[in-house]
Amino acid sequence: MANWNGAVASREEVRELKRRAALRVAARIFNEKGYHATSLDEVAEEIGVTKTALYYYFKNKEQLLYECLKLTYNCGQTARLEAEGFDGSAFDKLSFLYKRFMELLMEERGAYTTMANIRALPEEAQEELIDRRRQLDRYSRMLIEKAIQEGALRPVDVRITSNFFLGAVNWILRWHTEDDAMSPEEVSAHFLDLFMNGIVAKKA
Amino acid sequence: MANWNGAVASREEVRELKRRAALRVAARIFNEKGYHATSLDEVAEEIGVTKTALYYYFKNKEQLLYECLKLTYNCGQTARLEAEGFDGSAFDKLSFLYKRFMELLMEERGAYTTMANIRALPEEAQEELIDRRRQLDRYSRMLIEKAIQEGALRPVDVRITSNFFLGAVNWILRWHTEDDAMSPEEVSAHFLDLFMNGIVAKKA
DNA sequence: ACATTTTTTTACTCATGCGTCAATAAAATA
DNA sequence: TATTTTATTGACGCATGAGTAAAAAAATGT
Repeated sequence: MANWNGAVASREEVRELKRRAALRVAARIFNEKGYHATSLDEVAEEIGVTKTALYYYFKNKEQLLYECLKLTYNCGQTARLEAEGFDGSAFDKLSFLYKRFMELLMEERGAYTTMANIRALPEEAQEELIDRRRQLDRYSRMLIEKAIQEGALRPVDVRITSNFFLGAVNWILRWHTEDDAMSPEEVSAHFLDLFMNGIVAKKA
Repeated sequence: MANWNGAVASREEVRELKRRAALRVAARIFNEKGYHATSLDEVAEEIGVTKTALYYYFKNKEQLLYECLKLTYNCGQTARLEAEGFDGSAFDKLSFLYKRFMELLMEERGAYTTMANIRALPEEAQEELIDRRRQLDRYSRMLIEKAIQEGALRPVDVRITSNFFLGAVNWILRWHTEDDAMSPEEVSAHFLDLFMNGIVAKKA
């Protein structure tokens, strides 16, 4: 197809689109069956090509997993960076951070951050991802502490609280499907409400 | 060793002890590296025997995983059965159910209930486990609804709420280690408090 | 149309790891 | 001590699936 620029995707653009499509398919199957149980032949067939074609786009299976995981980790990083540039109290930032993180996770639908997935990567990549997770965790805990000092939150155990909520959040991808009755925005709003206010009825 | 009964473990007892020990080791490694990435040679070596010895105790690798998963699923079932026989309001039962479930999970330390793990099993076993999970979920949702009617809980979305908490609970095994500073009882009490009361400071 | 570059395929190699079988070691029993 | 039962091992067959090399096909440019 001719391309007097802008009208039709260029070669590079097509390549990039195909890559991204492959990533999405791979992430979905990895999540369904697990990385190790998924053969590249399966991923390729689902896409409609041969296994070898994948090697034209990805160095190897590890790299494919790595990029699927990055889809997920980038959600946390993006949310964190946006929250850092968000104007408001620690409580406001915390609310924003979590809400944004959840929304991005449901939109991106990358690979689960399981031990199995992470341990499947070479040392170097493992450390990079673990470090990124740690940054998110640190930031989240810092905000909780600050919000407690502000008096917005009651004095909860920070470690437990952070683990509590991150667990609930990570689990979302297990039950929330792309065509779920509830939109990412609705789910994240609900979750934030539950996290902040709990479920017991307010007295009087 | 002689055994004038009661003093020393009988043959059957020794066999059962060895089986259980093997299960624990297998569950730990499965959780660390993922079922598919774990070879039976590894599990056997960790125990201090040869792969073939495992086949004396377990039919095959699938069976080993199945029993590791049962360790986890039994926690839910046990908690549910105990809660059903618990005297009190729906709110009390719900509190008990979750608290007991968490404690049992941390004590048993079975295999994670991941898609990858479940899908690795033969259809029949898959359905059994999924059905069990459904029963727990149904019971938990029913209690929430009842507690709302009782006026103990505010009118939250039951599906979201159930998923919220079960996610947080399932995640526990990821960060809570056997030698954690916090005991299973402490963790589950904290979690229940967070779930019920949220984290925002009560006004005045 | 022809040449060139990009993309995909076919046909392989090779390592890993499950499961088996026959042989051995250890333990219980006589 | 001899015999039988229980427990474990070593050596192998075999399937699966990652990764490669060379050829074919498709797209692009001249």
